[in-house]
Order: sequence, then structure tokens, then C-alpha cells
Amino acid sequence: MAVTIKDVAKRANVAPSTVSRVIANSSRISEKTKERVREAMKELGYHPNFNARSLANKSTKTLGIVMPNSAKIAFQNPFFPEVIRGISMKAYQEGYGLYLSTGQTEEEILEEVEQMVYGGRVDGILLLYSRVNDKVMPFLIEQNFPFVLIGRPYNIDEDQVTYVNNDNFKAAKTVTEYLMLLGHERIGFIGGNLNFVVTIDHMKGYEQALSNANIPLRKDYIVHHEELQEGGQDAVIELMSIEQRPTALIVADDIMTFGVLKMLADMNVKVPGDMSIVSFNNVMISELSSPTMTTVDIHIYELGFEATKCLIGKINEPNFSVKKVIVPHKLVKRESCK
Amino acid sequence: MAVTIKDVAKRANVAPSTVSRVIANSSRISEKTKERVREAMKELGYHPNFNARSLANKSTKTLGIVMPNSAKIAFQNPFFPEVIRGISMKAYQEGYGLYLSTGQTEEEILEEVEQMVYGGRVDGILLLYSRVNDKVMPFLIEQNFPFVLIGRPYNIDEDQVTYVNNDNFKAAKTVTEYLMLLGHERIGFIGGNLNFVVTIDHMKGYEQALSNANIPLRKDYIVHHEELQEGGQDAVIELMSIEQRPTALIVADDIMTFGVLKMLADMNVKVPGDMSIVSFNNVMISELSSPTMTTVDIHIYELGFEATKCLIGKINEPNFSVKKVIVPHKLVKRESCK
DNA sequence: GTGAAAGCGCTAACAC
DNA sequence: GTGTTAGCGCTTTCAC
Repeated sequence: MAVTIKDVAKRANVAPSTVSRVIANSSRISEKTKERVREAMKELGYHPNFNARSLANKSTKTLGIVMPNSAKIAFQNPFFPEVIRGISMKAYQEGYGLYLSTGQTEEEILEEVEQMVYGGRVDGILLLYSRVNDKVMPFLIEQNFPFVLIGRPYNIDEDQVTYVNNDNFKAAKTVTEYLMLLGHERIGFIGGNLNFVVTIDHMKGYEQALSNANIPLRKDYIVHHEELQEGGQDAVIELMSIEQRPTALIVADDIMTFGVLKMLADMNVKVPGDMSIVSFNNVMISELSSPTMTTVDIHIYELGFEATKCLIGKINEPNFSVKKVIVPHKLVKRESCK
Repeated sequence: MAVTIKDVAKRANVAPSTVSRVIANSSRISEKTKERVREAMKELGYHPNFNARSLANKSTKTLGIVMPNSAKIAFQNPFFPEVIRGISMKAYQEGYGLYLSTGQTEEEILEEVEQMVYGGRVDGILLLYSRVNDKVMPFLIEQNFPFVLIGRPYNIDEDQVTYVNNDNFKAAKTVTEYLMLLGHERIGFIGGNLNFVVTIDHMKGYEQALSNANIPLRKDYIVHHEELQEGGQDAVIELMSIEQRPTALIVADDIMTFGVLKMLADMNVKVPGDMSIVSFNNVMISELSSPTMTTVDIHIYELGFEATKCLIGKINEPNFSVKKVIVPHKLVKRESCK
């Protein structure tokens, strides 16, 4: 059996509670006793038991990370690793551990979240997606459980949730305007899954920019796809089959853009000569495409970092006021636009 | 306060222990009582507390995932998301949760692992890397703590550790032979960090193949780089500066190959016309490069899945015999070789 | 088949 | 400043 607080107490000739106080570094313990106790801990090789502590404390010092169908599509996208990197950094700084959701379907995920909450597995939750008709967020709100959303709540009172997001509407609008400034009027839009709020925001920004410029919206210029790699390729086929082809493309995601570039190359359409492309995210490999892609850097790492900061704040201050953090984006101009 | 086993017991007119047995679905409880208890649980909205259970049980039903400096380099590589996808799947199937390491340096990671082990945070550990002079593995062995390595132990008695790996030596050898069959004799090698065992194995396979073919090894054809994206590009500069340039390249990682392709394109070196390339991993976007890359599919998902299977086996059967699992690899021929 | 009670290792009143 | 003690919510002997 492992060495416990009691063993240490005996060894140091103090009460268990004193040892506990030394662990917590209570100011009410004299330096002398602290030293004595610490020495005893060293000698015996004492290490606190997390479960006991969590049970007594009702605090686990771990954060739950909830991803959309964790195993299937999510992880194909470098967005998630990168956002977790940001989370990880802040969590480590603050002494928190990370617990990962593993469910595949929406139901499984909801079940897992319930376990995390009811089972006292985590102190707070980071929601890495925001989906239309999501069940998880309403549950968390109803339970009044600390959580932070990366993204934007949809069909839910914004005042009820703390979230960290980009201004995706504006980003898409800017990007569209940028293409128009370059002289493009026939701008195609390759969006992601319409169940994700980010997709909706992108589309609205695109529409708004066109409308402001009095360019009529063409439904056939808009294609949505869930799959990242094939998605991009399929979309290109659709768009290039239109009689009056677009001269520029806005693509939801850099990874998709790889597929788009590939397909265009196969079709012998030159980028940026015959087709300009701009996309979103600026993941690491975005600068490794040929041509390198112009894309919106959404500062993924920061999204994770900030969200974690908010969450830990919420956990520590019970009546932490609801907060919205908008992480700025930045258009990174490379070679794919003309 | 949440509803506990006692509340359920009262409601169902049984003892707490009975409720516990119903949860465990003990065969010694009559169907009638089971029904009654379950109904009470439903009515009260009972959910078991994990920490209490773990404390009493000495089992957490969670697995620790340990990555090399989690936040920095690791996650840039799609290898990790993909292997976690495999882990995640098996873990979910078996009712295990996942706990992620967040440390940045080797020391931090060792500390975290100690916490996981001593603190009873996890039932077992998945080591996602195998590094020369690693401290974590010796610790785990010394503690006799259940763990499975993805990769191959180095400088450690193989009989002491269960591991899941590819035959990286053979893969590299095959790949080299493949290039030689295509007529290449001047084959460059762009390897990863030499502290990782996989790099060593790749190199040995490469050397062996050359030696078998009586082609002298040229040190200047071998370059190592840690960074995935710039790494590839830097390496190309080095190799292309050699008077007698290689005509083929073996690259440690698909992501690196993106950098290599980019740089070669910039230098106006045609692939596969002037240079053949083959790399390792076959991550999702590997089929989206131009030209598409020939690469060794190492079945990353399976590595994670199998390792998790082994680990859970080890956890459940105390004297589970040490096991080595070699996941087969497969050369995926695409357009980058000639 | 079911109940009573001890105990997992720790924290936090409450005493002194 | 430090000790005593009662839990935290669950499992698991040991009775009956």
C-alpha cells in the first residue's frame, strides 16, 4: 500500500491534519513543523492521492475537453491539435490536468459530459465546437456547470455563456471584399458543414459583402461540404461545371484548400492566374502548398489559451461574470490571390 | 448536494451496499430488488461519483496519454491526433476515459507521470514516443505500473515492456530498395530527430539496403532535422548544394515532404522528373500534395488502437505476459517516384 | 439475498 | 499552531 498522510504524520510526530495543512502550505503552520513534515514526506516518498483529495475537496483540478465526434472527423483537422496546444499550455501553468472526451456520436458525447459533470470528474469543461441544435450546451447551462465555449452560441441567449471566438462574420466579409478589390465579381464559396455556427457566420459575411457591393448572390456559387479533403475536390468539380465559372474562391478551411488546389491543378486551372483562392485558419502547413495560400489567421492557439483562462477564472470565482472574448484575426497574404 | 447512494437506498428501502451491488450488477441480488433500486435511481436522477468510486476501488477507469513535449512540436504532426483517434476508439469501447499530459519539458512530463502513478489518477499509461535516454519508461518499469509503448524501447530490455510498433527498419530498407529498383543510386535521407528511436531505425534500414547493394554510404546525403516544416526545406538546401546531387530522397515524415516539395518547386527541380521522393506515415493530407506523394502507410490509427487493447489487457490481467505487436506497413505508390 | 459497518486517503470544522 | 474528528461517496468484508 502506498504511503499516506497518516504515515507521514506518525513519522513527523504530528496529526494528519497538520500534514494536510503543510501540503496546502497553510500560513498557520510554523516553519519548523513544515520542515519536519516535508522531510518526513521525502523520507517516506509520500505522494498525495488525487481521488481522496478530490472526494474531500470536490475539486479535481482537471478540465474536460469536448470535441465534436472526437474520433472521426475532428482530429483530421489541425485546428483541434492546435487549440488543444493552447489549452494545454494554460492548463499546465495553472496546475490543471486535461480529460478528453472520446464519444463518437452526439448521444455518446452528451452521455460523457453528463458523466463528467455528475461524476465529478472535472471542474469545468471546454467546448471546442458550436453546433446548431447542440444538446450539450443547454445541459451545461441548466446544471450551472462552469464551461467555456470556443465558438459562438447559437439559438441560445448569449448572456448565459462565456465564449471565445473570432469574428468570423467580419473575417469572411473582409476576405470577400479583398477579392472584390482585386477585381473579382464571380466569387465562389466553399463552406463547411452547415450545422457548425462558424459556417453560418462565414456565409453571412460573404453574402453581406456581396450585397454591399450590389453583386447578386448566386446560389450555384455556394457549395458546402463536410469532409475536408474530398470535400474540397468535390466542390471544385461542382463549381467548375458551372457555365460562368467563378474567378475566385473562398474556402472554409486550409486543409480543404489543399484538395481544391490539387483538383484545380488536375484540371489545369492556374492559381492564382485563372483562379484566386483565400481560405481560413492558417494552420502550420498552409505555407507549404503550391502556391502558398492566402488565408485568414484566426490565432487558434490563442483561442485555446484564452478559453482556458476564462474557464479557470470561472471555476475559481463562483460569480464570475459572463464574458465574450473575440480573438482578432488577420489576413495573411501569400501567393494564391491575384 | 448531489444525490448519493444513500438517498437511493432510502428511497428503495434497501441498504447502501445493496445499491452498490446493483450498480455492479451483482448476481446475488434478486431481479426484483434490482428493478426497485434502478427505479429509485431513475426517479432521483442518481449518478455515481467517480472519485469516491476510484478511492474505494483503486481503479479510475482512465488511461494516461503521454506525449513528447505535448504542446510544442508534437501536435504539429498529424501522427498524434491520428494515434489518439485509435486510442480514443478502443478506450471508449471499453469504458475508459483519457487523461492527457500537458508538460512541455522532459522534466515536467516526468513529474506529471509521477503524479499520474502515485496520485492514482490513471490505471495505465500510453507512451506515444520512444526517446533515447528517456526517464519516463524506466520509472514506469521500476514502479511496475501498467503501460504500453508506441514505438520500440531503446537501451532497455525488450522483455520488460509491452510495445506496439511498426517494423521501421524494414520499412526504410524496403523503401530504399524500391528507389534502387527504379534505378536510383544517389539516394538522400532526410531524417527526424536522432533522439527518437524511429529515426534510428529508419537510418539503419537505409544503410542496410545500401550496403546490401554495395552502394557506399555518403554522410553528406544524410541530414537530420527536428522541425517538420522548415526542417524539410532546410534539408533540401543542404542536399541540393552538394556537387553530385541525389536523384532520390527518403523523407522521415509526410509533413516534412510538403516542405521538401515546396522547396524543390522553388528551385525548379521537377518531382518526380529530376527527383524522386518517398516518405513515411501516409497522413490524411498526403494525397493532396502536388505531385501526390509515395509514402509508407504505417497504420497510425491501428497503432493507437492496438496499444490501447494491450494496455487494457495488462490492467485487467495482473500477470499479463509482455507482448510485442508489430503493425504491418504498406508502401503506397503515388506520383512522387520515378 | 440483504444489511451493518469499516475503510479508501484526504480536508475542514471545531476544539484547545 | 496543532490535534481530534467527522465526513466526502463508494465498495467490500462479514454477518445473518
